[in-house]
Amino acid sequence: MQIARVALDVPLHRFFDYLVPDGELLTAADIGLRVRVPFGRQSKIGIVVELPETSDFPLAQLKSIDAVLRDLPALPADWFRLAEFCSAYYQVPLGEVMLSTLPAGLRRINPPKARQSRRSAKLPPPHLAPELTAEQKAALAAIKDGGEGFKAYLLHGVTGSGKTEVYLRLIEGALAAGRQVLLLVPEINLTPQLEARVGARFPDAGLASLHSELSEAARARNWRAALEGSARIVLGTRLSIFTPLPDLGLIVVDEEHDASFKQQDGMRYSARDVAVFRARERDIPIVLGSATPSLESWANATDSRTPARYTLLTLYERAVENARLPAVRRIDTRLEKLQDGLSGELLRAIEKRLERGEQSLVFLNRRGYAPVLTCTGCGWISHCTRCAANLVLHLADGRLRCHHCGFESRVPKACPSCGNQDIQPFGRGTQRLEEVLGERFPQARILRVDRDSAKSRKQWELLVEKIYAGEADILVGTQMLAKGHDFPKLTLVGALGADSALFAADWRAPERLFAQLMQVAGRAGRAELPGEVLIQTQFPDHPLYAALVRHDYPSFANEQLTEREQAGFPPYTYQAMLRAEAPLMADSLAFLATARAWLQQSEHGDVMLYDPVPMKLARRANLERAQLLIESPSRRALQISLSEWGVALDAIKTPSRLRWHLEVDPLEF
DNA sequence: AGCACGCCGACT
DNA sequence: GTCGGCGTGCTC
Repeated sequence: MQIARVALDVPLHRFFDYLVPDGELLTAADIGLRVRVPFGRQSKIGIVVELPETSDFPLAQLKSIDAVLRDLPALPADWFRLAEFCSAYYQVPLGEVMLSTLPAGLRRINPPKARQSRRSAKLPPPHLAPELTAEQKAALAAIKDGGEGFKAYLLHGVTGSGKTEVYLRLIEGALAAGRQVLLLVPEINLTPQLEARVGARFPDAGLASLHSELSEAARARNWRAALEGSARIVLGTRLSIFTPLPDLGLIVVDEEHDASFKQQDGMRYSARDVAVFRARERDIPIVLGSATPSLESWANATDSRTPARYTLLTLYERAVENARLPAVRRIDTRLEKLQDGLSGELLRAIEKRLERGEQSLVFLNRRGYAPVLTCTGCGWISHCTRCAANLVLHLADGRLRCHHCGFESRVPKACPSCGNQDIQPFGRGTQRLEEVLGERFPQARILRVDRDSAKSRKQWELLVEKIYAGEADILVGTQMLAKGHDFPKLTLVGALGADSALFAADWRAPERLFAQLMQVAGRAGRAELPGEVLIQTQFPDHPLYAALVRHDYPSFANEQLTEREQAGFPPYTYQAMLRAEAPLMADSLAFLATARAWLQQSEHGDVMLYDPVPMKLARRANLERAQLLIESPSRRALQISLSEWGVALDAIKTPSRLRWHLEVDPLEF
């Protein structure tokens, strides 16, 4: 009887052996096929990972495979190595990695039947390749000279400098060489635009997109097209890094600094980092593009203190004719009394745009009407009963809402604590800003764009269309508006409330702020009209703003890197975070203490263990959360420790309501 | 993770 | 007298 070793989606660091049924004979070429197997009292989909001669498990107790599924080609060997790498690096059982990266429709017993594939009927108009700038030519030449083997490039290009055109030329080259291309983008909001552009340029490449908005069936279909080779280009969000691509010849990661490449639950991987591993493993080039690269990538490309892993390519000119970078100015808010949070200068600038029939954008990264409601009598503040957070006032629908657990209630008419009728919103969110601007500019058409006004994709698209058609004069928006879309009539951006990130406890906050402001500044004046960006700040001399005014990412980045090195932060050290949550903080902390003690006595050199501490948001949805940071100057030393720790943690006895996870290379603290 | 089995508390 | 709480153990 033949034995098949099967990976299953269970949180166990082992495989399960099964008998191959009569009439089936599996060969080495069948490793990577899916199978349906009995497992306990359930039936599961697994993947054949090995055909061993014998089993460690009593032969008589082996169950038999129910069905060998041959509807898909076997998953290729390099896909296995990718899964193995992630399993080892992120401390996730291999079976879980393999099954969880499969489209849901292919790992479930009863996938919903695919409705007939609705081919997009409209063929996009052919897209002509524009002339290249000297910088674009130079970047392309450098990548071509680098050859077809592994090499990582960091393409640093300001907004509008034509990074996408560079990607398209590279894709063209790879397709001509008979290879497949994987193009990763951060969020689905941007995929339709890029999809249209790539599809128009390469109408015969069978472009397959992969993102969470697709139906299960569509996702499975596109994934299969990639595996079978009929899709030559795959365009997708982070999960698509795991698409099997037998002829893969090029990977492009657009907006590589973007935090949405990091998965925040389950296996907490960074699609950008996995992409670099995959390129190295496949021995192919990879291009990481951004106007504001992550400091990790910037260090890899430019830092003389660490080995040069990436080749830096720069695009500093705007490719669009006549377009100039917007003038960025700081408004010192200490010098005047603000009117509802708005400076006179910003108000005058908006006024001017209204007169000229141009659009303004006021950027405030805080949705809702006000971040908290307070009682003037007794000092009561609207507090979430389930979280260590305030309830945000949403006046638009008359509710108090917790942004962390989703709890909501009606806005009280009087103070729930003392009955006082005078309860007041404190602080400002986008809704209030919208109201204030409406009073100030009654003739203006104001459009608010945040997660509340653009809940669904349809609402979002409607808003974008309105803006594009010039049906709005003033936009009020959160970071949703910072990305992607170009609005030709938008010539003014005002940024409010940016300062809070300058001195935040999270030392990555300045990096994120710089990227965000740079991105939102890029919205101003992309066409013939010159743009202006006004940043309201109490710290106009802060080096971050000074660099922003000069559009000088390199000096900002270099300064940050120097600070990080002095403080011993990444990328000059490597980190992992163990987090626990339980109804009682004491249980969370006790678990972390046990975990810490285990690692400490195991005598791993070169690994630094911090103390378990409550998280910044210490309670969320009635669970009390704590974390334990571990750190090492050596990636290798950290990995060795983690691999032993990962197994040991499973053996720690925990209260039943306690949950924990380990995150490698955490981004948030 | 599921899903069973198994032993103690308040209810039709 | 049962329904159901979650502790514990197992899955080839």
